[in-house]
Amino acid sequence: MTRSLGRDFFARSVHEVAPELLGVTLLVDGAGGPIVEVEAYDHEDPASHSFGGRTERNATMFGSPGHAYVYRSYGIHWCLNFVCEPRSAVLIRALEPRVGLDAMRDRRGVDDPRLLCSGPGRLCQALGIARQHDGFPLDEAPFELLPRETEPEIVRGPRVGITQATEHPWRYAVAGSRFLSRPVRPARR
DNA sequence: CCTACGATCCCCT
DNA sequence: GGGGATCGTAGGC
Repeated sequence: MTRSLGRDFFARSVHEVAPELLGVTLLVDGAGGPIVEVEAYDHEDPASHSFGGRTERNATMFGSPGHAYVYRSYGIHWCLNFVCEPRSAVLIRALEPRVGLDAMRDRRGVDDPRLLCSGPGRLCQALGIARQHDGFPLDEAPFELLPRETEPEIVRGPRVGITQATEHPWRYAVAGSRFLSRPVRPARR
C-alpha cells in the first residue's frame, strides 16, 4: 500500500514545502492527480489569512502541520490549503486531472479536462472539497498524497489575486503544464 | 487575444 | 457595512 505524505513532510518552512508539492498526486475519495500549481503564504505575510491573528475562520492555520485549511472565497467558491509550520500554508491552485475523471466532470458540469481543476475554486468543486474538510488530517481518508517519482521543472512568479505583498514570487508551477489556472509570467532578468 | 463585471457568502472592523 | 488567495460570461480589439 502506498503511504500518504504525513506530518513530517509539512512541519517545515512553507517556502521549502511549496515547490516540493509540485508533482505530488492529490486524491480525494480516489479522484485527482498530480499538483501543478501552488502558492506559499508564510507566517509574517500580509497576504496570508493568518496575518491579522487567530480568528474563527483561520483557526486551522494556527494548528498542527499536515492538515487541510479550507475557506470560502468570494462567497461562492472553496479553496484548499495545506498547513505547514504554524500560521503558514500552501494554497493548492491547480492539478492535472488523471483519476476519477467522471466524478470530477459530474461535480464541475464541464467536460474539458483543462477546466476541471485549473484554479483553486474549480479544484475544490471537482474534488468535492468544502467546509467539512477544514481541519482534516492530510494523511487520512478521504485524502491521499502520493510522493512524486521524479522532480518536475519548476517556474515561479507573483501570486494571483492578492493586493498585499505582491512583490514576492511565491507562486510555483510545473513548467509547460497545460493545466495551470493561468500562465506564469516569465521571470525578468 | 484582452479587460470588465456580477454573483453571493461570511468573516472581520 | 466593507471587501475578498474566484469564476464564468460578455464584449472589444
